[in-house]
Amino acid sequence: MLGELKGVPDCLPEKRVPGQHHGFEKSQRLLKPTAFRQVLRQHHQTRSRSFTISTAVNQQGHARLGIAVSRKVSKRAVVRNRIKRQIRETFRCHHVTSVALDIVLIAKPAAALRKVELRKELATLWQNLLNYPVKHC
RNA sequence: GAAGUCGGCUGGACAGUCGCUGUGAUGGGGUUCGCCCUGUCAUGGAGGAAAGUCCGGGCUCCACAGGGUAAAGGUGCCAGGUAACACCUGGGCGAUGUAAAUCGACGGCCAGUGCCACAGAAAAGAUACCGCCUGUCCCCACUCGGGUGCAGGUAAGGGUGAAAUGGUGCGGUAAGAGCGCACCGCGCUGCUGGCAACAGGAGUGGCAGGGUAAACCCCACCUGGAGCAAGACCAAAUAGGGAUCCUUAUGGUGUGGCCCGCAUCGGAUCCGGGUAGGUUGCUUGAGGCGUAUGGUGACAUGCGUCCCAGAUGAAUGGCUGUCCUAGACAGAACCCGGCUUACAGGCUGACUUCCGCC
Repeated sequence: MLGELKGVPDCLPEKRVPGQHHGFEKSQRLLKPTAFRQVLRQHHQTRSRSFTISTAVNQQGHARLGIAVSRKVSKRAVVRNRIKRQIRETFRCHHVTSVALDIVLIAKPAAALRKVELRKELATLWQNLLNYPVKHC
């Protein structure tokens, strides 16, 4: 188990691309309920084991992320916080910022169960998203 | 040394690196001059329970603006502490334990009402099923006596039950009975100690009286309601409202190059209400730490010192390395004081019992 965790290094210094921003500022988040609704109205949905992902093309020139983890996922606030942090951290480290998409991640109860695998799942998830607009342009 | 009881503290550590968020300083850009965006440096960033939302307050709005009563709800041995409490401290009483200690809705069923399954004679103004005793009728025996029925006496004994109208002993009696006596228990009245709860002891009454008030109820005391999504401020777009002024049907607006035609009934300015959204409330407080004094203690007072999260789709994290005992329960959301529940370990103080040694 510990070996698997080490096999998924995220923000190693050598992986960083120079000149590219790695922060996660407020401009890169979806803040308003109306913004959430706009994305969800597009019906561009994909599903993975732990999440429902909705996307919509935006005019911002960079990606914006919105996360929804309800009490249905877990009653414990600690678990919900952990899920949110993992999403944010992997979003940041995979440079998804460069794509002009609004992304809304809705967690399912499965997200609360697996801790190590969640990280793997998120990694492939962001990778797929980065390839997505290339196919369509 | 072993077993145990009651507290107190702690809640992985260190280094590097990439982030988030508050504050301060400083540079750049924008600006409606309120501030906003952005870079650098410094620095702060979850808990003992942040939890359950079970009590008590502060704060805010609404109601009453003075008092009382009723309803409804809560509290319930005594004294103290506190802003307040259902909390805490000390004490009393009862229960458990060898003990340290722990636990207790711990006021009132001689104000009233209700309930007490099954069993049992009887479950509450006691009662006579068996038994015991007396009298009497009849029968058997005719020596003591025995039996049946009837009329009484009796709460000693039996059996039932969670619980049966004080307990033990002696006297007493036909048999019995607080019927009498002694001790215990209980009630009442003084006395002594204590602020009090209560305790001790004295006299007195032959003895009242089952349990249940987390049954209604009675007594004493307490309580207005809703909550930061409270509340305050700023305020687009759209629709609608009001005021003033202007223009009037030979008019205005829309359609259209223009006319005819068709549709429609105003226009301008200002004002307040108010939605999205934003700002504020929002962290200096019954505050922490140290110390001195008073108090058995909870705690109080004085002095010194510190500023210790403030987010708002919601920060406090990710990764790498090293170490060990391998990290439990768990995430602030207006703020305090409690209670309750969850919790891997580790450190530490006081006390009790037993064993060993001097």
